Amino acid sequence: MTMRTRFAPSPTGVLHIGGARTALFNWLLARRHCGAFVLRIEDTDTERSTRESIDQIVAAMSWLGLEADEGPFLQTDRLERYRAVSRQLLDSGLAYRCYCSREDLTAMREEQRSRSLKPRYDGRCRSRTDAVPGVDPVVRFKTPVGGSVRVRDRIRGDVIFENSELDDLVILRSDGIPTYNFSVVIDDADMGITHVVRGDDHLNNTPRQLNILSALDLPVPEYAHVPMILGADGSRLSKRHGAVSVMDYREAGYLPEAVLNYMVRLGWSHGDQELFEVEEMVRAFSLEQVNESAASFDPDKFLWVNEQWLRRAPSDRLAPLLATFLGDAGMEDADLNTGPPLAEIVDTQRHRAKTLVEMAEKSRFIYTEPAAYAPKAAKQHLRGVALPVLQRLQGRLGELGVWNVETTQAAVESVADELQLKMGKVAQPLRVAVTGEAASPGIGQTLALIGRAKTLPRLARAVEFVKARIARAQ
RNA sequence: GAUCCGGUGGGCGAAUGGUUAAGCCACGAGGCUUUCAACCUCGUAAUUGCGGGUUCGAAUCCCGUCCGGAUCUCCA
Repeated sequence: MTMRTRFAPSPTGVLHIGGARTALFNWLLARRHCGAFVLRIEDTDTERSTRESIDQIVAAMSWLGLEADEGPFLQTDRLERYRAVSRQLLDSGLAYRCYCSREDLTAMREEQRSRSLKPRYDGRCRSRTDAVPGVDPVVRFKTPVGGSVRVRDRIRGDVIFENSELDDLVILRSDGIPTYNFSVVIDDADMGITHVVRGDDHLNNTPRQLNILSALDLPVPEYAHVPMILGADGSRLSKRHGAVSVMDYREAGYLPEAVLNYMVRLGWSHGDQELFEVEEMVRAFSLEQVNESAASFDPDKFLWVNEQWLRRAPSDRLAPLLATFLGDAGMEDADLNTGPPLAEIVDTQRHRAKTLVEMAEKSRFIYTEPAAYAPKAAKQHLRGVALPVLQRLQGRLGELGVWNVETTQAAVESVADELQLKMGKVAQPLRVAVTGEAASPGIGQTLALIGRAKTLPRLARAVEFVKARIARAQ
């Protein structure tokens, strides 16, 4: 039988890291076993589900490259099917109508809680035969009274639940919309899902689903409940731990392969390998190696992984991406067109940035003259002693025939030589003069990227700056 | 409160019951160097939550206990 996996998010928000990892695991399994990966939208919570969320989830998955082989299927398109199964259960006496009001149920739970009991429906409508006029009933599933249910989990092993711990859950609400535990079972069966891989917050739901499955005489899929992802403080990952939305990471300058790589290593490992290409993940992934314990999300390591993939990505792929981030940083198209080839910027900056946002930030100087010198850098390097150095550089660079990394580098070195100064005394004033900062790529690379046309005026301006400073000091 | 799941350095995590408990991130020191990075070397950091037991030998098996998380909705 071919493997069929699925990702079944509820469209009540954006795709976050935890959900994306679940999707990834399912996708990986399907790819590895030449099966199918199904996307199903669990939108039975009509209050909170939105079309916008569906679009965002699909877009995020597409950005990550986790394309579904089938779907997206919407549960709200299948309401008739759930109602039919519900009727079937009702007819065969495996479910019943419950007329209890929400107030009654709340009161019952509070009463149970006050006695330190687990709040559960007591089954008071189980044997009711008469309808209550004016009340739209819900349909409850008759959970077996005795015995136990064994969940065979590929990650957790066997987990036994006593039926006495379970109650008669609602499968169809009074408005005819199914509840999660019901629709999920029917859908997985109808869609031929063979492997259910989901967050372990669903482990407790599984015995209920197994009972429904067995009442319907439906085949049982394999289950694998993966550990959750926690924030640094050990609590469930949420917004206050920083970005959790997959698309936020795109905006923050992360590469999709880095997101995938970081996610796959959260709760899963393969020897001591840290970096995985997608194809490697597909080959190496297996449920047996998935951890049982929850993992904390570590932004620092995520950054490192992104840096690694930034370094490995081909320049011509990064170039257009860098262009959009430069645009976000305020560069005009005209700037980009008249500047150096983007692939060159990528190649000199890729070891200096952990994200594309950082790469763009660190490349501003190529396009725009520093509005003001960084105070500390100017104080240290644009001093009186730098005047003859800058003037000599002005002359030497001005007469340069060919302007590239090597020639500008050689020019700077020759000036240092002639003045019998260390490179630091020459390159640093120059660097501050043309970038406004004390840190930038190698001086030759810096000058080559800025270009002759922009370097010389900036240098002239720095000379004036130093002169003015000397004048002030006298 | 009940049930279920988990617990190995700060984080991710490795380790058929068998040397001195891998590796990566972060952190610290040094090297390289025109700056920032990158890179190289070294280092700090764990009586494997705790307590018992089984065993020649326990991170690993058993019992207890503590802590954390999940679930207990006409949410998913």
